[in-house]
Amino acid sequence: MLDIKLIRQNPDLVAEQLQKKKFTLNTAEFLTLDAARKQAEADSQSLQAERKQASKKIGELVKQGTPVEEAKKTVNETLAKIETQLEALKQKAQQASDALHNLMMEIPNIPDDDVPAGDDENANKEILSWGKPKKIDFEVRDHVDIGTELGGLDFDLASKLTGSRFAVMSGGMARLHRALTQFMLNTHIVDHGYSEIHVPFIVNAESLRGTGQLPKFADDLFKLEGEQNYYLIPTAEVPVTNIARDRIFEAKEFADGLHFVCHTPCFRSEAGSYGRDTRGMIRQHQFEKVELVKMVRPDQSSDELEKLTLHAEAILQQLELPYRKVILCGGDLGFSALKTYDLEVWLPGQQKYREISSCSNMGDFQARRMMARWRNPETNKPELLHTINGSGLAVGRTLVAVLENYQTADGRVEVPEVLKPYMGGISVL
RNA sequence: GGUGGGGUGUCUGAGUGGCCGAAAGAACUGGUCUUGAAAACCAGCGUACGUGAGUACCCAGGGUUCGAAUCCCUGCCCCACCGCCA
Repeated sequence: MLDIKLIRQNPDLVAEQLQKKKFTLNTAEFLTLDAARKQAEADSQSLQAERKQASKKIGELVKQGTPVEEAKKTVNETLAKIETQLEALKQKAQQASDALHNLMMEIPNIPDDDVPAGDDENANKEILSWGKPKKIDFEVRDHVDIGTELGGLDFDLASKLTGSRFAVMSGGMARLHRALTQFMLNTHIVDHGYSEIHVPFIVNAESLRGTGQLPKFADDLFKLEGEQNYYLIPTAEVPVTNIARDRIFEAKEFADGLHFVCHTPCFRSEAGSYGRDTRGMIRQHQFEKVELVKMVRPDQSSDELEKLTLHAEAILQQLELPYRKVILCGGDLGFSALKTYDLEVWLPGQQKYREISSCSNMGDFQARRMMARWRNPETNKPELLHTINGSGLAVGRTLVAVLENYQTADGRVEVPEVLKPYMGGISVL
């Protein structure tokens, strides 16, 4: 959520900045709504003030021994007015305030100054290219062919068990998948200093509102049946970031911010992506991810995003997977993000770089929705903190990258050096 | 699932219809004292909206009342015990 004062004071500037994100802010609607809210609240409040005074007067008289009914008579006029008007005024004020809040909840974050202009992913700007795609002097297979021929990757079976966009892994393949997870977790915990955390994979609507998935993107989520408004998490970002919801961290515990690494499955409905990536495990309803989440002081978030992105890159580098780092343009930037770096890994099977990590600084956007604060020692006041998150990395897609980049002429797959300690002596699948 | 007890400010915790935005303590901030620190003492110390007067907020939502942190209803959560189950 944006700071309402900011819109109030500079509606045109905010609208212009949001345009970079392809979002059109109806400033006239906003200002009208805000003015209506203010008027309605003022009316309702002055009447409430009258009521309070009248009640006080009754209280005093009663204490002096006047019978209640008689005391009420002295403020008859006020009581009558309250009776006829207050309820309606209160409702009007509530409706106006709700309408404004709903509007605020659907306004995306303002992009950072660094963010390049552009409509879609084609305008994203490459800022780094690491490693070179290996020359493969035999017929290149994609991960589906590799995994199916080798065994261990079965999409037909998954389709029987559930439906499309799922996979069954078995044997060495399943182990390689697990090895990747363990390697990522250990690297972030030991080398990068993150705290490991394990969280629920099911969250309530409030958590999803906090991070920005609701109310606008309900279609992307799997909602559970039942009386509770429960959802499967689309990313660990949701439960982990919401740790800070409705909290005020003391300056001491917050000096270096909070850094979490969390491994979870992620569930996405992929509504609206019917034709895309139907082959293989690039786009699944269920996938695993090792997520990095930071809650930091506002003055540190910019640096911390850089560091977090480097931590994600370190995984690709240690796996010796060629990748490029791009900064997303305004039109491709997510709803809650101020600035996002995508890491795209080279996939020989597609002869393309594909997204494997997305690292974003949300600024105070999520914190304002969550009321996540820290006590600034300089002001001694609770102030909004900043949230940052990034994949380090998407495990399923990393498996795809390993299979395709480490394939051999005879249809097998070499185990990357750094994963060998996790593979119990297996060096080739 | 059953029974009982609870949810109050950053934290602990008092408050059972008007004197309560709310005692007290802790923490925090400033000051006095001290070579410095600790201790002690003094003062300050919630949030949102509103130019302001003011209004709202004591888990959430309803209700009773002229008036609700306080009474009633519903829900959620926590604690204890019992039952059931991994």
